Order: sequence, then structure tokens, then C-alpha cells
Amino acid sequence: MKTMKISEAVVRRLPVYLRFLNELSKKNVQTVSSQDLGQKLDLNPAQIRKDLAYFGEFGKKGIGYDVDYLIEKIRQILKLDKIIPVALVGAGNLGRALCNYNAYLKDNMKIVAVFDSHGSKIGDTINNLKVKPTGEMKAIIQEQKVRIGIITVPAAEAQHVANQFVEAGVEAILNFAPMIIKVPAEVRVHHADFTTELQSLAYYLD
Amino acid sequence: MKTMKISEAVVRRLPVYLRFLNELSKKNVQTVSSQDLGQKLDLNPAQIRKDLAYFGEFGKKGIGYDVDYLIEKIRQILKLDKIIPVALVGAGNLGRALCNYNAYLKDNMKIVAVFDSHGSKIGDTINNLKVKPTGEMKAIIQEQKVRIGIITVPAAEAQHVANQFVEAGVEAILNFAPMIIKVPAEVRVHHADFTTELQSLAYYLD
DNA sequence: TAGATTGTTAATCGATTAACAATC
DNA sequence: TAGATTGTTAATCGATTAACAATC
Repeated sequence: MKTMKISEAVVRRLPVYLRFLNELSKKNVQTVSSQDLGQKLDLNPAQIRKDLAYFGEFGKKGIGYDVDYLIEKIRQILKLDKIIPVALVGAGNLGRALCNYNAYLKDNMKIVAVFDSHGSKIGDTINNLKVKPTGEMKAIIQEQKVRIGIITVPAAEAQHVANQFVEAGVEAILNFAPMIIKVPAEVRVHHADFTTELQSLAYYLD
Repeated sequence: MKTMKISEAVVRRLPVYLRFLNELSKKNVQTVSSQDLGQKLDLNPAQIRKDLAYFGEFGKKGIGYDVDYLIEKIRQILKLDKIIPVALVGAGNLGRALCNYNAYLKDNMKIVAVFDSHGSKIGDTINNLKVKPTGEMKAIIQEQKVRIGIITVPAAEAQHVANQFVEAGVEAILNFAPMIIKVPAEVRVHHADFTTELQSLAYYLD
């Protein structure tokens, strides 16, 4: 169990479960079945049970899953049981939007530093954070123990920023720039590029 | 060929190919092999050849693919050979960011209308577009022949906005709200939720 | 007990990769 | 011709779904 390799598809569904469970918890729902979850999330119930079973036996036969207990367990699995410090580079519109989303990042993700390389942005305040020059990335990232970096700079600067993140010791990167970035194998990169998202949607137009 | 069902995974890779080919074209590279592409995009060359072969024979044995010809073909496949009018609801930070990305949407996607339901935003100008009240969605969307809707409102309002998009006759929706939305089967929905993205990244921390 | 629902195995389905004849 | 690279078939790999015994 512990050492079994979990597929990326499974890991991507866990936050979706978590979000919906949080909603249920807020409504004081105590218990939920894989059936219910599947219906609400457009997923096969067997898949949900299997996903969860990779990590342990969280349900009760004949009953379902205790909502709050499952939330706690998924948080542990995703390492969201303690606050994860995040840094963001690129204080443009998108960067500002993500910083202000901090409220939504209630599940223990916190943007603790914002950087930009352009003088015009440096010193601005976004969501109580002062924008710092990229030259200070390494020092601040190490001091604040930042573990995840977010890239919201233009495509042409994305690789350079990624390099700086890697050098500063960040463990994972979420890249919003429309550009594939290369990093050492031990650093995890996810791409969140909305232009490709939008273009693939176009395919499904009649 | 024509009627074969293409998997979503294939469709999602096409815009990635397109973006890189656009870069090559700008550098006046004439020809590219699946080998080259695979290396740059971290994909298996056989997979790239197979993806493209679903849609036709675009390459030349022994030579590779003509960059500009392949760009033209992928644009056709993705229906990006004519301008696709897009509307966006939610003139908050994220909405503004996406509108200003219009420059990046050069591949024939154009945001032609922006809506918000809050009086404080209505009348603002974003990227030369006046923000309109959501009450005018149906009329404007039909008049402008909008085909794709983007949702950047808070989670609680996402389903309502989706309903309005559907009623107005939009064919596809890109939803940035952290909430699963339900629409009729004939409307295509993609979710672009960066909180789930960020949370799944956390799993890969040590 | 009867009904519901899990965890898990087996079956199915689909996607990726390897291999290679065709050919530029 | 020799070398390179496609398009495509076959092999492999992995993910999803169905089915059901266990059990609350």
C-alpha cells in the first residue's frame, strides 16, 4: 500500500473530492456514499472507492464515508495538514488575481512572497504583500521556506524564472506561462495554461 | 478516419503542438521531425505521429513535417481557421487578467463581450470592452454569435452563469470557478481550476 | 434480518509505446 | 544508394468499470 505508485489521474481527483466534501461539511452532512459522490462529481462510484482505497480503508460497509473523517484523511494524503508556503513571480494581472485568491486557498496553501523583475511593479502591495525584485528570490524563498513556486510571467521569461525557483530549492512549480519549462527530475511541474485549454475546447464546436 | 472518435488526450495535445510550431515558424524553421517535437515537448515521438495521423498524412517520410503546413492543418482541426467569438462573465481580477490576455489569444479566439452582475463593475472598460450587466447576456451573445463562454465568477454563482450561457446558446464553456457545473450533454465544459491544480501539486512534495 | 455500501478482484476498455515496411 | 523518418500495426501498459463477497 504505502509504496504502491499512485497514478496522476488519481491524485488529480483527490482535490475535487476534498472540495465537495468541504461543501458537505459546511452543510453539516455527516455521511456520504461513493454513489452520492459519483453523481455530484460525474464520476463512477467504483472509481471513487478505488481511488480512496489506495490510501486506506476510510469507509464503513453499508454506511458510506464519514465526511469530516474523509476530509481529514484526504488533507493528510495531499500534505495539506500543515501550511504550505508558496511564492509567485509575475505581478501582472494574472499574478494579482491568484494572490487575491488567497482567500480561496484556505486549504493550507499560502502565498507568502510575490516577485517581479520590472521596476514599475516593485514595491506595489498585493493582498498585503509587497512585490519584491526577482534578485531577492533566493534569499526570501529560503528564509520563508517556500516549497511551491507559481509562474505568471510572459512565456519568454518563464524558463528563467523556473531556473531561479529551482536554484532557490523550490520542490514544485505551477506554470501559467504558455511555454514548456525544463527542470531537474526531482522538481515537479504542472502546467496550467488557459490558452491551450481554450483551444482544445474549440475542437468540440460543431 | 473522418468518423473515428478522437480521444480527449489527443485533442489536448494539439494546442501544445500548435504553440511550439508557431515558435518554430517565427524562427523560420521549415521542417520538424516527430523526434524533435518529442524532445522539446517531453512526449514520445510515436505518440506525436499517431496523434497527427488521426487527421491525415501531414508528414513526408524521410523528411518530417513542414512547419507552416502543419500549423495550417492543426488550426483547421481545432477550428481555429476563423475567429471564434468568446464571452466572459465575472470582471474580477481573474476575468480582467484573461481579457488582457487577448493578445495571447492570437490564434483566432477573441473575447468580444464581458459581463458582471455587480453594479460596481458595470461600465468599467477592460481591454476596450465595456462591462455589461448579466441581464444583457442573452441578447449580446446572440447578436455577437458568441460560441464559447468563460466563467470567472465565484463558485456560488457559477452554475447560474452556466445556465445563462446555455440558454443564450453557447456551445462550450471554460469554467474557472472551483465548482462542478452541470449543463446539457450537447454543451462541452472544461474545468480550469487552479486551486485543485495547486493542491494536487502538494501531493508530490516530499 | 434485509438493505445498503464498502473494498477488492477480475474483466474491459483505452491509451501509449515499440517495431517496421514504405518511401522520401 | 544510404540514411532518415513517416504512417500504421501489433504489443504493452495502465486506467476504468463491473461484479460480488464481506459486513455494517
